[in-house]
Amino acid sequence: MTSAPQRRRGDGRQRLLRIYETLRLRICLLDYPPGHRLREADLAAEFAASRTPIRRVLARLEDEGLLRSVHGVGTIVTDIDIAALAEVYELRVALAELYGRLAPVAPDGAGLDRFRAVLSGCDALVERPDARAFARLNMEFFALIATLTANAPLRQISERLYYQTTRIWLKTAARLAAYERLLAEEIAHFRREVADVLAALEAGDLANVGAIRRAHIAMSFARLRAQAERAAPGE
Amino acid sequence: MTSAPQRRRGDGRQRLLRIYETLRLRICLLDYPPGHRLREADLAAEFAASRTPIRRVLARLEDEGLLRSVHGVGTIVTDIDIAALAEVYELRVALAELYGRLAPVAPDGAGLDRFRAVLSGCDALVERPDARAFARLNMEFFALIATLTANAPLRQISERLYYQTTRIWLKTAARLAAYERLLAEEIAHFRREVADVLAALEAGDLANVGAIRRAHIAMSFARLRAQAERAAPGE
DNA sequence: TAGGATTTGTGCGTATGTATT
DNA sequence: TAATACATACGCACAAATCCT
Repeated sequence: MTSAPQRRRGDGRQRLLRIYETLRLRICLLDYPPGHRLREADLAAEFAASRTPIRRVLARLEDEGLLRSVHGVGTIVTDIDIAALAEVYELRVALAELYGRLAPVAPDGAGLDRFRAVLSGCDALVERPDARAFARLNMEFFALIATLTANAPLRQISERLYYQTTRIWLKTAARLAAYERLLAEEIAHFRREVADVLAALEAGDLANVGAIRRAHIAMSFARLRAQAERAAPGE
Repeated sequence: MTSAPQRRRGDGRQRLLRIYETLRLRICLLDYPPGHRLREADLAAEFAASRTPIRRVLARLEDEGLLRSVHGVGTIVTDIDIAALAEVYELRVALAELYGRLAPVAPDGAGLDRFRAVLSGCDALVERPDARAFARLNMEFFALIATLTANAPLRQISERLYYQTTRIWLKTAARLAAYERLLAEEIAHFRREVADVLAALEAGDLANVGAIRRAHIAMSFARLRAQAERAAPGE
């Protein structure tokens, strides 16, 4: 060992991860809405790289179902519809319950504080509703939930399914007249979920977290389906 | 529309899938054992392609945990150990039960015949045990099981987890003195599983298939752990 | 219908990192 | 310790496919 490995900006592998997470966030916040066409050259320019590492990231996003590359056309953000997502939601509901059963990990003091911080964030959102901020806080909450199991494959798969579904609320709500009211309602529901989970964690009842989450995910999808009905009644 | 799209050999996308499945099979049959180093150039030559599409396939296998690319070294088949796979098995056990509950699909006559063909294959294996043939038949059975649910994400994820675990039996059994006996026993267990599943299907009791599979996967892992103990007692 | 513009897929040379002698 | 061998990561040029005029 002669000297420190001279870590330049981005370990190469970590740079890819950063780009991956950036693009995923943009897709899930609808900065890139369904149908949006990405161009490899543009992304390469933006991230100061060549097309090769960009293509590596796009390939992963394609394998995960968020993008679809078409030869000669472009790389297109996948569309999402309630019917296809119903399957994903069913699976998410079932997996949610496993968090309390498979290698549960009780959060320490700092962990609990992070849950409390999300709850505070909810309160702020109730005061001043904002769809993007809501979506971000939801992701943060999900990341915290993931810390509650030591089962790595469960975390990985739950994450994948979560990111496949999380765009749908923003998409369906956006085209409804009652958008403002729906957003406020959804934030209230979310706050309730966070509060319920936090209460279970403070009581040390990890098994209950799974049941709580299961119920909330199922109800969330039911509301979504009702909204989709109103948005496109005859479909 | 002027003329038929003139489908050449391999639609491009399908060629990638073929290479992917070929390499995955080799990894799972231990033709490429854990630690084996693949070289992009070799694979490119074998499949009459350049390194680029090969890299696309290797990237996917890396994302799925079967390979690990190390800059300057090579692309290495991941090692597998009981401890890490315990998590995957726990999840597989839980997912198995979902097959009877999430969008179950009753097989038609031809579907049942394919299950019966697997059972016949088991009988042949009992007569003349062969580890590779057993592994292949096991994969075939898994593919049939996957047809029993219409929930695409469930199929996809189950498949992924299956291929992450299926190598382990061949690997642990191979270094045991009682290899021949263990193989015969494992084939007998497998035959029992296929017979049980077939009986449930013939009775039209799809919900039971999940329970049967769940029990067999759990027992299979228990046997595996016992074998691993014998193979490396002090670990 | 044909042709040009544009975009992804492919092929390959070079840079960078690792292991070994 | 330095140098050599060799493999992946990267970047670029070209081929193939699609869309639009």
